[in-house]
Amino acid sequence: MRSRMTQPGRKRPTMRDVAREAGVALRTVSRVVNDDPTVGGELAARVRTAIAALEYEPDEHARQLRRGTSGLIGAAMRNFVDAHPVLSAVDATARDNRMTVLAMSTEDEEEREREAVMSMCRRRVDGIIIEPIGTNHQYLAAEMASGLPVVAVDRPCGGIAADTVISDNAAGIGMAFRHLVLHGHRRIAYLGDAERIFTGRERAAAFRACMAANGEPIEGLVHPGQIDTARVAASLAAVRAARATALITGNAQATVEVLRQLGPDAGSLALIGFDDFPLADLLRPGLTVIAQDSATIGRTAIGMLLARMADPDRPVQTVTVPVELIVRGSGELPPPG
Amino acid sequence: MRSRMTQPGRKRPTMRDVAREAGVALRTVSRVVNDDPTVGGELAARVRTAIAALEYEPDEHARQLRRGTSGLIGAAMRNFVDAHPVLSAVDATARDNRMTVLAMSTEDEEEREREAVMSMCRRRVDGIIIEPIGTNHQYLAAEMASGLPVVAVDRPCGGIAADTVISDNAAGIGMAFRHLVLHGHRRIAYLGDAERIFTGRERAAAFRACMAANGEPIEGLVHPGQIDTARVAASLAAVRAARATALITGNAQATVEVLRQLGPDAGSLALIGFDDFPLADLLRPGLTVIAQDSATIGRTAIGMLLARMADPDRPVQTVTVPVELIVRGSGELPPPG
DNA sequence: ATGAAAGCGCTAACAT
DNA sequence: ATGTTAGCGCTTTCAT
Repeated sequence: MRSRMTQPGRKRPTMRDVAREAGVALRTVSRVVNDDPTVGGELAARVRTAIAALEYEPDEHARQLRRGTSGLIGAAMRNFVDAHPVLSAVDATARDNRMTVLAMSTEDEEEREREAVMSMCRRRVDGIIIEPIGTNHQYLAAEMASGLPVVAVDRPCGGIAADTVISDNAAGIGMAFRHLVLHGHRRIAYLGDAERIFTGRERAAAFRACMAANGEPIEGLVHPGQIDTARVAASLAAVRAARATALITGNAQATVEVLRQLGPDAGSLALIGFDDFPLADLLRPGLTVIAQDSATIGRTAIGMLLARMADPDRPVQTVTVPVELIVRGSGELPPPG
Repeated sequence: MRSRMTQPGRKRPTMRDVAREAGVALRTVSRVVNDDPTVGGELAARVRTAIAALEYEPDEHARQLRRGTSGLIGAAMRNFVDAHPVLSAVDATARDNRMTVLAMSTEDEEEREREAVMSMCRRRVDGIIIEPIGTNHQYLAAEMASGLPVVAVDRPCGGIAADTVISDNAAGIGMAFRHLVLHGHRRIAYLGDAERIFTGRERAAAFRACMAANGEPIEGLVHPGQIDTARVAASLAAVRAARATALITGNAQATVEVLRQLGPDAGSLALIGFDDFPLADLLRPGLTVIAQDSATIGRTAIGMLLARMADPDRPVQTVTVPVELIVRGSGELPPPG
């Protein structure tokens, strides 16, 4: 058995090379690589020695081509920073199941989502977790018909029946609303995403329902729409004009923009933000939030994916994950006076 | 030309199916898929119609197997949140070059790094960007000898000669130090990572150099070591005991831990943190930082990777990227009295 | 328990 | 300009 040293420009060894080095058939090497127990002890050892000597690494592409399965899970998320807690949980479970996560960022653009998903399909991922943009995901229908499991996270896909994991948006808004009422507020405003976006719609609707249910409903304080400096400034002005004493923001982006515009006046308005984020506890006052349970969302999503791989005919489900109110100060400010 | 509708359980169409549907040879379909200009207009149209009708997507694994190149760039980063700005830049450039980034998190563990890198190698990535853990990366030697381009980011690899992109740590510490001196501080402390970590070592050394160069050297105020609650508490106590009026923190983790422990006393000590992070501007006082230029780091890293792919024999380089002082308030607090 | 041969879906080399 | 053939590196029948 000649041992070959690492040397510049050398070709990558194949299974064939290992077989030759060990003096066995190709099939035997394949068996050893795949931990097939039917291979004899002595031969197995010889093969393993050859693998180590040549520093052989099996080619996953060849393997996938033959097996028809890639061991890859695609994750098309809107952006990596916000998706990180979810992706962490997905990755952990994937690793436990000897799968690799191929994560791509869609940057909130429908076209990028489509590109990302299609490139995943060309890589023959075994399943896709998607945080959907837009409302039409028909383009996935063909892949799903071919057996691709798809799980939607945070919002549902449009036009196709896919498993879905979402947070309990209505409960979150309800908790925030009641918390503020409990702390004496009677004029409460909401500032969130445009209602064409699923979460924006759900949260705004939940807020309206809270107002209607709250004996003395308060009109004119729901401000859904695109989150940008100008619109938030206008909304804040309206909030002041209506003499609202508390504000619920519909997502982290809105919360941050509001904090930035309030500046040193941050303490003048009770504030509860939907979505927790790092350092929210270091602000003064600390930011009270409705936190999504990202770890559970991620675990549930990949769990549903694995379940559908195991049984493609199981019924399509939507799972709602509870949210949590985290008290840090900004939501407990009393109304002035 | 019979058109096939999407139907449950149907097999995924291959290039062969497209060829049959279009009534052409396999090779012609391959040519069309790869935009080979030598294919006739009428045939090309027929092929494209067949592709659309069958909803055919080429198999990247088969393609890679044949071509010997995967179009994949591996990125093994310590964690996704901190690496996000770098990864964004890498991804953008990769997309421009029709490549896909396969990002994996190493969670600061040497073993996970090795696993991640090896799984990338099995997927035959065309190059690897790595934020190295530990000091021994010999295990990459064989792959590099086989022609795998490797670029280290943030710190150098150990035991192998790889292209490297790092921030100008010494300049950053120098800027922070001089900024504090300029604002009247004479007793300045440093609290950072353990010196067995490259950046911890570089930054602590730079701080010592600053002290030595600053006429009136101050001893006992360099506190490198692991960042945890107990050690930071002890360091802060020592800082107070030494009557230091200003503190430089060596990374974001240290900065956040210090802020958390200072709590409402945050304004009692001038503070400059190495590494910027989101919401640093919303703290009170705003946090003055030394910001790394992540976009440039990412672009440089993948640029070096592409350059080495094009010319494997180019000399190995280390590029140092400038850092920037961002003034927000905490670093401009005067010494008390 | 081990081996020989076929073939996964594609592209490169070589006809025509 | 288009088609035929071979083979990338592996796993899977099917022998032995």
